[in-house]
Amino acid sequence: MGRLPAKTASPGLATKLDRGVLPTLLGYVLRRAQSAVFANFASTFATAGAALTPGEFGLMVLVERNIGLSQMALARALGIDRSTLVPILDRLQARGLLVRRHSPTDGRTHALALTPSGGKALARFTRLVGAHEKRIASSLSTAEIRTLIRLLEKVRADARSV
Amino acid sequence: MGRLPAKTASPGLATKLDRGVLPTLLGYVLRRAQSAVFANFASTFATAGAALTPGEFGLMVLVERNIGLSQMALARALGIDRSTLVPILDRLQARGLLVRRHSPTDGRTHALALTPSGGKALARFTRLVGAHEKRIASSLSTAEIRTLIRLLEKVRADARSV
DNA sequence: GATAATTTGTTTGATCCCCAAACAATCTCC
DNA sequence: GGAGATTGTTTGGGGATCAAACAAATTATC
Repeated sequence: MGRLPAKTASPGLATKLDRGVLPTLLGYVLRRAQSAVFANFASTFATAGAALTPGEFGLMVLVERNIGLSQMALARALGIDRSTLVPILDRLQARGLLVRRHSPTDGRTHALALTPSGGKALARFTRLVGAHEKRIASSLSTAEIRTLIRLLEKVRADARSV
Repeated sequence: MGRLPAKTASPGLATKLDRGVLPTLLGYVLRRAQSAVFANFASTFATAGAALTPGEFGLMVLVERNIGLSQMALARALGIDRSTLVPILDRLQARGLLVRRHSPTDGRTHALALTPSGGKALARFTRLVGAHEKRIASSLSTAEIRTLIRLLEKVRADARSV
């Protein structure tokens, strides 16, 4: 792919382009970092021959740690609509990683759980995520990572409180 | 909305739910912060009666600061495929904010530019983004914001370099 | 200078995420 | 027991994303 300046004739962009205020905007920087991290996650899993999105990983962890979770509770924990969750669970269930059991106490709800195969897969996924985490913070000290996480939590709280 | 414990009968989640390792994962915290910031952006603009996404704002800034930009150059700057850009530009153009001019020097490319109305709108949008930025970092000092942006840039670089 | 290769913008097709509204089944509350 | 709320699902409507194919136009090659 043409990575060289390529002598862009007119709308002069051989020269670096001007991003104006964008690099000083937290929202902009956050979005770009998130996008790069997402791409890294995808490539980490693709390289390992596994297919999983960050959202699916979070979902599986939540289901494993909270056996019998209902779809409503899970949707709330994930911050998405319950109707959005349905096709995601369908896919995970079709892959044999997760099951919707009948709740013995409430006929409306499903009791979610990982299958044995799902549990084993999650263990593997967790190792991959560990490697991914190391990569995306390879130039940060552990103190910096702690600081970053702390500041991000504050931003999240600030953003939500309006 | 039912914020009270609500006596969740069985799949016991009146108690806080267990997020396992998730809160220690940078990717997870980043994703949640980004999502909250995005929601705040949307509500800021909705409240002001304006309709714009963070991506559209970034795009408009780039076009204003780099007059005559081609779609390819813009797509590359945004990190998206050129085919993804087409419907986004269509919408902005339909709103009268932006035009695709014929490049005088290269018949293949379009020279993008904001319309006068688009320029005025961007000025207003920029003020809204400023207010939004203040809100999402209201509990952070300016030094903390600088630190956060610096660390996020490092993460982005780390994530990309693999 | 003529032909081949590349670049650009667009269309089409495929996933995916998201929400809102409506619906049947089920539960809770009075 | 009946009214009202909750749960999971379906349907409908936006978008975002990429990949592949194409025509038009520009470069590169000979």
